[in-house]
Amino acid sequence: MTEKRRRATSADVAARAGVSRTAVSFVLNARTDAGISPGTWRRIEDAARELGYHPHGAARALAGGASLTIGLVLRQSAEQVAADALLAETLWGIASEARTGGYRVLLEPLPPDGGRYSDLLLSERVDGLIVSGPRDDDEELAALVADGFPIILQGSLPNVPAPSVDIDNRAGARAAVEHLLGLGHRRIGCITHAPLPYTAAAERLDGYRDALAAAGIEYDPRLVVEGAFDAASGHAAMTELLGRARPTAVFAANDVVAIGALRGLRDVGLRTPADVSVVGFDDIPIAAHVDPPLTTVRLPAGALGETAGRLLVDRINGRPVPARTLLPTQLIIRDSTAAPPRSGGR
Amino acid sequence: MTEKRRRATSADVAARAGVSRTAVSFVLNARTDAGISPGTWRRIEDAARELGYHPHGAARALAGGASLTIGLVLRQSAEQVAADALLAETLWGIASEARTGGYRVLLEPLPPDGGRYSDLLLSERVDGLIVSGPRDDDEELAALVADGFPIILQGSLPNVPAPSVDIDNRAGARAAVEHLLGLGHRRIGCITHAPLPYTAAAERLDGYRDALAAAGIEYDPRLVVEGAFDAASGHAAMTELLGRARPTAVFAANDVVAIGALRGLRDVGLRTPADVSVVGFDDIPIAAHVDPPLTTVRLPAGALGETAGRLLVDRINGRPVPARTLLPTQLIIRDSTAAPPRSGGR
DNA sequence: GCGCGTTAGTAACGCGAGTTAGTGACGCGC
DNA sequence: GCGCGTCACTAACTCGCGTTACTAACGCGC
Repeated sequence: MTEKRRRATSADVAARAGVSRTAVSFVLNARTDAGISPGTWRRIEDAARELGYHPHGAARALAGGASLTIGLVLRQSAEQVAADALLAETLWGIASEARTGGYRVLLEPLPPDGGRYSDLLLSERVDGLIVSGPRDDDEELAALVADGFPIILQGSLPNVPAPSVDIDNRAGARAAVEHLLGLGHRRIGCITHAPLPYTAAAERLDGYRDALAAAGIEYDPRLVVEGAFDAASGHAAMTELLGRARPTAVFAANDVVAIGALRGLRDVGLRTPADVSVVGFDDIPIAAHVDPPLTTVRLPAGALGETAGRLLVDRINGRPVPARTLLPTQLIIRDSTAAPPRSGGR
Repeated sequence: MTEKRRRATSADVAARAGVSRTAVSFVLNARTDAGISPGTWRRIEDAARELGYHPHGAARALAGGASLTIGLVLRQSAEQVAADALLAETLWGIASEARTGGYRVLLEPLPPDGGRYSDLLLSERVDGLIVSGPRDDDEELAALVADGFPIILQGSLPNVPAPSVDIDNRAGARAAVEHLLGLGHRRIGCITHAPLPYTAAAERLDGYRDALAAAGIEYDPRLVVEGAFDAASGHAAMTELLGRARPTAVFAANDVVAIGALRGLRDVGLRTPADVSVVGFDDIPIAAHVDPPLTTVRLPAGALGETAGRLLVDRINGRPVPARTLLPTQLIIRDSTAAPPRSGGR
């Protein structure tokens, strides 16, 4: 029989406290400069509490000109999302940081070939956007950035003049390969975790090349195979790689692909790390628990999200934001890497 | 030099088309019943396009009384989120289904001990809520449901009269254990994937007990150990289990925990499945690629999200919604299960 | 040529807040 | 006892759109 009573509005609060709506607005927005006496202040606060008053978000957004919401655009296919073991953590980081800044997060999944997202921004439903996994050919994005909308890119996109956050893929990959070199490996394969138009994949490959170059080893394209996000592709890539050449170690550009690669090695009876060492990238939660525990490069997923969130909030509020923020990675050495087998020596 | 021009409003569109704002509103909301002549209709559409008009979301929500947004409350700690390999997929399902219903998704991460979420709803920023991982002791949730807010529970909560969606944990677990029984196992351990206050954990344990009971095997509490979401807990639980008793097979209530358990077996030199069989639950993407490929129960994560999204949209729009929707699981047999070792026979 | 129904619109109000300009009361100086 | 400056508020406007009246023009029957 609880008749669904109307929500309390600021007018109700005003009536109950015996003041004007204006006074209520001042108090609830903590406008201490607006000369409200302590007594009245308290009366209003009490009235609001007693009525269980919650300001109406849309009304506030309309009058105040800010939605206090940020959008997160996931420029990825459903498959990519499913294969991304760290996405949830990053997302959590964004949301929690947004929250401490007073913002909420609106999700906008958008398959690469899918629709447009500008209406999210243009309809003022969000005050800014974090775009995850941007692609170079995204004209809409470029237009929005050119128009001066607050946008933070998560990933890299050299041609778009928007602040971006990313982890240092290149340095991480380089560290991984240097670890292998340090163990004495010379024939090191590389399995990318995605097609090269994905900048992260290209960057990790660059890191691999950097390390080889620094060690004076010539780059051999036969040792590089392209993966595609999931373990199956890693499996296939490793099989392909073994058919082409016989590396003593492999750098797989993410852990999921690395796990597929491990399987490819088992398939043909090769042991890890005794016969072939494997390094991954990402340090997903189970990387430490597969067989063998995976040496990998830790990607600070939570921090990545937090940073993106913080930067966007700063940008929205007109604070200066660095053009590019690179988060460091960390090499985690476990049991999937060892010195190359003796039999392989000269 | 692009002076940031003001957004076009419906008044601008009206002026350009030489009609009233009302007419614009009718056309853009496709109110065919409101007698707008085809010619005028087109003029308005053209004007809107030429001005790049996007209706202001907040104004719309305020005037129309609906935010066209749904909230997703993640009642989980950051650690749980990080360990949940399927969360992103579920989320994608929710978002895409919401989208086809015309809704967007607002994220509200809320650690179990954390703050309140009613202001999300009470501030009318969302028209409904999907609550993932609800806990029994959540009074606020109960109050909201009692007030008649559109809420869909993802998970189970017998005492709260809100429609819920979940996968059939009990039947899935039962199928997993029956598979082991069918292979000839009699001493079957169980590692839960979470403390039992989590209903999903309790349900999977119930399924385990169901299967044993149906086979006439007495329940032995020494064979049951509690895990806690991640692989490390599975590892510890398996070690504990091996210290207490010596099962020939183990049902681990999710894949991540199962992978930890596999490691626990390797630690003491036991082979899977030759010495001990292991079944998991969830069928996370890499389950097929670990060593050995994991026999598990597939959880339709995407469909779970889609269903939750669809039900909520239905509920918001006043369509009838079933009180409880259970999604079926599917046993996926791979290589981590086999008949018990001969030596273990009588 | 009057009444009536239809067509094609429009004027005006309301949603619930934030905000600017202004008002009355009071104290104080002289 | 008049001017002037706080102090403590409030009236009224604004944000952009949805929507409910209402109206003006037109056709048509008789």
